[in-house]
Amino acid sequence: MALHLEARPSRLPSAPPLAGLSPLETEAVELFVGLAQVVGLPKSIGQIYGLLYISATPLSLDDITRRLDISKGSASQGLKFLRTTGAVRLGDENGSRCDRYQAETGLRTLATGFLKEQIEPRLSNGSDRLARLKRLAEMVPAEQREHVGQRVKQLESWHGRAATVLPLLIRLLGK
Amino acid sequence: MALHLEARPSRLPSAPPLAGLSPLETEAVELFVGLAQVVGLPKSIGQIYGLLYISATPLSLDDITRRLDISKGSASQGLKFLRTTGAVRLGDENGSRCDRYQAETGLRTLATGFLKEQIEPRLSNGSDRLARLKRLAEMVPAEQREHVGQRVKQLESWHGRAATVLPLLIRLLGK
DNA sequence: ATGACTGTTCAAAAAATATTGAACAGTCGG
DNA sequence: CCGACTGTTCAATATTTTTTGAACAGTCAT
Repeated sequence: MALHLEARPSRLPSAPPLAGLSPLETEAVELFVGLAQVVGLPKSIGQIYGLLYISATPLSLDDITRRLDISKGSASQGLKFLRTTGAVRLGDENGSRCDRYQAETGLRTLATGFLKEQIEPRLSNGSDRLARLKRLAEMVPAEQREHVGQRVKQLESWHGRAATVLPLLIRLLGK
Repeated sequence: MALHLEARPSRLPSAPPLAGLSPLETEAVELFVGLAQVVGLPKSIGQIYGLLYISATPLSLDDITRRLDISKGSASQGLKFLRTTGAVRLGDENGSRCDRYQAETGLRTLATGFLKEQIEPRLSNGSDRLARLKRLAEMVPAEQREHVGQRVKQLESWHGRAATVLPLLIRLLGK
């Protein structure tokens, strides 16, 4: 993710061309590019989702590459991610021969998919580390025994807190 | 942030040297490097915080560069970030002539600092975009009027939801 | 004032990540 | 079966982000 260790005048991404889009669409796409950056996803994914979100009709991969002016590869990968994450699905009224996508707009759906795919795996990885840390903490010189024990206990409490708060958070995001 | 669009065998960061550290410290550092990655911060920041977190005594910038084997520049910038974010503070028992740091360990403190510094600015940026989007939505061809209006309304509801949930979340992280 | 030490800054280098584009596999209609 | 079309994959490339290291500023003891 972009981290602003830098000076104050935090540079804006300096709006790219975004050729085939109406002003409304451009604005929507930029909005979602910003959101994507907040949660650490690539720009192209924000663009794709933003375009689908504002579009009144389902769009094909080809529509997307043309309007957004990105490569077929990017669009394909981006859609794949959005699909497996549940943020996008095949259009309802799908008549034509090629796949058309539309945005899934339930906040809970989006959040759940994102947490499941992006956060959960890393956290469970963290669990392993925590377990190993705990073992190591037991064989520490007496001098540090107390301090280290305290820290490990705290980490465990964090872990527990996270485990209860995350589901609750999803509930809060409501239907 | 690292995004795994890629194949299944999601490569692990392949543990670096981490010379001057005890096994316990190494484990703690790696744990926090992982956490840092989850929230999209550079590795060096995770390393620094992890080392301070597990250390029984406050450490100087020089201690940090030597033990972690990172450059003075990285350490200085990382500490700066951790300071302004409230994750680290000057040691209590500060006798010597150089600054020594220790980790701030309140979960709420950490979360608040992070949200304030990293998330809030981006979200307020998003507010501007949303306002502009709303204006554009009013001048849309009749055909799309309904759809676009619905989407804009939904975005506003998301925004409201976020505004209520974030503070609540901080409360949940407790004391 | 000088030299040793601590810490910051920032341009350049390195590393990590995202995007492209071309090769490929699959499908459909004729 | 062929050729046109849709979509995926992945190595090469481009871009972004992080890290380094050297120059610099400040402090302090002598």
